[in-house]
Amino acid sequence: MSERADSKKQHIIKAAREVFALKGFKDVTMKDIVEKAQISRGGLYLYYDSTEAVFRDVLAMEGELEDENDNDGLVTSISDASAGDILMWFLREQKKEILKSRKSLSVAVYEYAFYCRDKKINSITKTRFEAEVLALEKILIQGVRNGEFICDDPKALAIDMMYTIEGMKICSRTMGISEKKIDSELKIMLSRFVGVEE
Amino acid sequence: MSERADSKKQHIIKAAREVFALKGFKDVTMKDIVEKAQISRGGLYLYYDSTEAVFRDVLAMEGELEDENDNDGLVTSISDASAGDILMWFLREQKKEILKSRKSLSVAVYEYAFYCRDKKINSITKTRFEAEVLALEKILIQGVRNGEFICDDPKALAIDMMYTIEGMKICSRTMGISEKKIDSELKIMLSRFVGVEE
Amino acid sequence: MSERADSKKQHIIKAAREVFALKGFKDVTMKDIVEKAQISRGGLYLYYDSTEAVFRDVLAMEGELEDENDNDGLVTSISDASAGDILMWFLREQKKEILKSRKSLSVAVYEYAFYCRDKKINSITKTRFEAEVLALEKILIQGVRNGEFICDDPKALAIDMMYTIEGMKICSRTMGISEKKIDSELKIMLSRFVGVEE
Amino acid sequence: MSERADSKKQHIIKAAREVFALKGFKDVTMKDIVEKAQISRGGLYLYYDSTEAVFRDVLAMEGELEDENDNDGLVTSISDASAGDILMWFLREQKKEILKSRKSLSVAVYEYAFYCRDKKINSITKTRFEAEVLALEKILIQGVRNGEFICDDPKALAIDMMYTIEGMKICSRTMGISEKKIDSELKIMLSRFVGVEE
DNA sequence: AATGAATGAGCCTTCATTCAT
DNA sequence: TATGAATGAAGGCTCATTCAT
Repeated sequence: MSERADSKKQHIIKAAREVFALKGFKDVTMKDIVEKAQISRGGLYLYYDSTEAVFRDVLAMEGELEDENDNDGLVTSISDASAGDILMWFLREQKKEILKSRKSLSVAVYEYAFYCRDKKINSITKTRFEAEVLALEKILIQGVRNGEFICDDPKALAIDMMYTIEGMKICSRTMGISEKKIDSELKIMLSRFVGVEE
Repeated sequence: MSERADSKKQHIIKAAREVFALKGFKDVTMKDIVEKAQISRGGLYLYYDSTEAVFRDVLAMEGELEDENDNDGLVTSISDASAGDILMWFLREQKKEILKSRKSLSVAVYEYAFYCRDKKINSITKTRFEAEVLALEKILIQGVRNGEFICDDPKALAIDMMYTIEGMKICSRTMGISEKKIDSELKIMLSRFVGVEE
Repeated sequence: MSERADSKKQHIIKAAREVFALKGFKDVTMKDIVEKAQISRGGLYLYYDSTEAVFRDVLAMEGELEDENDNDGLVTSISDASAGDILMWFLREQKKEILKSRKSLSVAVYEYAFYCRDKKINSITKTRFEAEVLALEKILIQGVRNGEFICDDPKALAIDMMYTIEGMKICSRTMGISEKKIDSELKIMLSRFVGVEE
Repeated sequence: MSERADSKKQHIIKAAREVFALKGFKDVTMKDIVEKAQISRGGLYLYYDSTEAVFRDVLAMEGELEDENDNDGLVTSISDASAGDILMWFLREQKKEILKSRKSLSVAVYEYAFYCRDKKINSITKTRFEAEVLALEKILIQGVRNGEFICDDPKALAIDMMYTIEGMKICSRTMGISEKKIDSELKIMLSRFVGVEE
């Protein structure tokens, strides 16, 4: 693909991202994207032939952005920080993710995940979830090694925690959760493996 | 409303339920429902003027069905059973809920919840979640009283567990979870407050 | 037709009249009439099979009501009154007709007249117009006989005046005319044949 | 608007005009216009989103056509003609207007005027009426100046005449008037201010 | 006679998609 | 490449009309 085409795609994706953040996945039409990107109908079809195709690229770009401040990289690079510190950073990130609603793709991502199940397409959701479990697991292992955390089975605990976090995310989207409630829930989560000491 | 009309509505709801289970909430059209119910376009409009109105009734009927084997009723009625037994029953129910996917409305319910957030409609999701938190809390309190469970703050724990369960539900819908994984996760959850004794 | 059926028709016509006064002729549906009359859909069809059929009866009833304070009757009965007085009464009636807009069938009548032209049906409008021309002509003749009015051709003058009045009616419906303007126009009309003497 | 779009609109308006002339205003559907213009349903919506919008443009085009043989322009340009001549021309135009029925928009215009009253939209009817009153008034003033006509209040007389003409128009649409009757009525009208001399 | 549920035709409107320029 | 006019399928909704009860 030429560089020119690539930059055009970037432009489209950027515009489409806003639309998906606003309307979720299912309600977005090619017309919406065309209008937000201020390009012609035919022009969009030169690059994408469905909203789904656009959304896949939106997600891919989103992934790249995240990779820049990559979890795993961070974890290893600042390995001199205590596991507790790193965990707190991880949870703060998750909290941000739970809270952000507008300008976030989260609803679109859920809708897209449902859509993928229907179509038997392998969605990106799973990959992400597993990456986060892995990152968390590493943090836990290091913490156990340091004697900061008490935990028999870090992998199982990581999964357990990520389910809880996923639960908060979806509850935040569907029924709303106050920041305060998130904080106290996160504290409870910590007590699962950190000696009570706050 | 006449009995006749009521039975007609039942017929529509039954048909619509299948459609919603298959297609979720957003993709369902009045035409879909009309075709599944084998009635005329105008006929449907006699009873409902939008897919949303139909879905609300589908959910209401779903609720009635559940009330028949009501959580709360059960909990109080067999108060001679140990809290542990009741909890196991509660978790078995949740596991069923997590696993069922086809013939289940769960995806439609999520999509509807997103839809409600957009429209600022108060959704049924929150009510349900809170009811389940309450039921679980009661079980925990009884268990603590009996000396079966160890737990300082039963309400917070109930919320914590329900978030985890919600997380499993959504993950089940979006990426799939094997029954085995659910079992081990539930075991982990139990260890949060039951002395290790498996 | 049984007396019972007749009274049912009366009920329908009365209700329909309100609907036609509100919505004109073309926009009225069988449903509108059914709802205003609070009868069943099928019930209406026992008596009328179209809005047009209903409207014809509405007009007929309207005609009967007017016959009770019949122009012609009045003119002959109070033949001892001066022609000028009778004319003033006639014009006052016309003025009322020009002004009344809501609760009047006038727009419906116009729409119906257009409809009849399309369908080559002979409308009631012509009959009425001619009746009024005739009444006016009689008044004029009497006035000439009395020496009150000056006029060579009373018939032509009556037609002339009725056109002018029709013009005011339609202008009132389509663009609105103030009462004051009607008054001054009527004065002008009078000057066509009455010596200036006001 | 591009020239292309403009010519497409012209095409639509031309087709729509025929439909409105045939069916009046209220009965015309987007489908009617689409079929007459031989374009697609969606194609029409590119240019107009309601029959009313189309009709407004039909009227506008009609106005432009008339402007080409503009009343006012004519009156001033051939100021060397006698007022009587100009008046005769004016009345001949009015007579044409009264008589033309098929291929004329008059019924549609009336229906549209009723529609506008309902919707509180300011209709074009009033503007036209007032323009014609003004034109007529100028003719009368000139005639009085020339000593051709006798008339104290040209404005009032112009209004008076236009009401009469409006009456003939509407009667022509609703009950039909022969050309002969129009001629004799116009003669009567003339006698209102021209010395008897026929 | 009377009811009102049910039907289906018909219009409205929006969009994905195509195609001539 | 890029445009945007044009198409037509699809779904929404309303109403005249019928018919079993």
